[in-house]
Amino acid sequence: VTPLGSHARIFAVVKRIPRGAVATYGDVARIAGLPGQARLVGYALHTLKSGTRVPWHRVINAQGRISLGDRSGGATTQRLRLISEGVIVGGNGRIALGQFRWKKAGRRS
DNA sequence: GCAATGACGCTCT
DNA sequence: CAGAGCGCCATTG
Repeated sequence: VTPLGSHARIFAVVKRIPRGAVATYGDVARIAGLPGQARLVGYALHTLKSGTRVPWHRVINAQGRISLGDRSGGATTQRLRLISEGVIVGGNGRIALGQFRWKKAGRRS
């Protein structure tokens, strides 16, 4: 329906994540219309290019953990940003998904 | 155009 | 709980 690539759709979903909430790759993929393509979400975020203001730091894996590698401190940045939003990250870098997991507001548009 | 790379999720043992 | 294997696709050089 949209000439946009799969990545564009993923970004659109990520952008919809409200502040103080987090979503898992699988959830984002599902909401984006790519069920089972959790990997695509990861790939999409990896290719994320500058200029695209996307709260990618709100996207985490199903384990409630940050998958990113701290290659450029990305993982650290994400953790700090989440905490800065009010998301509580366990000492192990674990996040209480049951408490912060983004719930699709769903419901007409 | 080809080949290589890359932020996952789930199930089973 | 820990480890391993399988399936999926788009972007970049």
